[in-house]
Amino acid sequence: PSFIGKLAMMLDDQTAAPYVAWSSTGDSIIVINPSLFATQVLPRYFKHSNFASFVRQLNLYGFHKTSQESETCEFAHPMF
Amino acid sequence: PSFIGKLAMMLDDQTAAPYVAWSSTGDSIIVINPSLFATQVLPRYFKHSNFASFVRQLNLYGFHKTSQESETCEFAHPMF
DNA sequence: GGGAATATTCCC
DNA sequence: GGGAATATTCCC
Repeated sequence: PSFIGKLAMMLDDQTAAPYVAWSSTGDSIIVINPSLFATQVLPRYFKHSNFASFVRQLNLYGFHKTSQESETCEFAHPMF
Repeated sequence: PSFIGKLAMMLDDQTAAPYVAWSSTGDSIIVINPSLFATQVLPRYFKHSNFASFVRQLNLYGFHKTSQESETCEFAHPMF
């Protein structure tokens, strides 16, 4: 599966829910704790565990960061 | 390290010796059992365990297959 | 946040 | 065996 396919699988994965989820409005992705998410979840779906590489892919596929806090991280897509 | 750096490390790695080595003439690389090499050695150095991906990199860096047998696999570099 | 380099995959 | 697409890294 492509990046978008893996992103969908990840957001569907109950064991990943503590680390990443759709926002309550359903129009963006929230990463609850980027560094834990990177080590615990990323390697299950990608060939790396770097949050920056995940963000690079999000950006390539049209997502951009919307929240300003550093602890949680939210990405919206203009199509929503 | 780059691909060539990892290749050098791998050929230096005693635990990898049963799977991959310099030829006796020192001018090419011999993979003794490609499928075992792929599963046992590749993931220690690269983000995959596919022999074809390793060969793709060898080709990109100027190595080409010289032996015809399928069980062992030899790659020479024109610089040697 | 994204351009470019390199790695990995896919396909001919 | 290599071109092209995609992923990952590196760097600005």
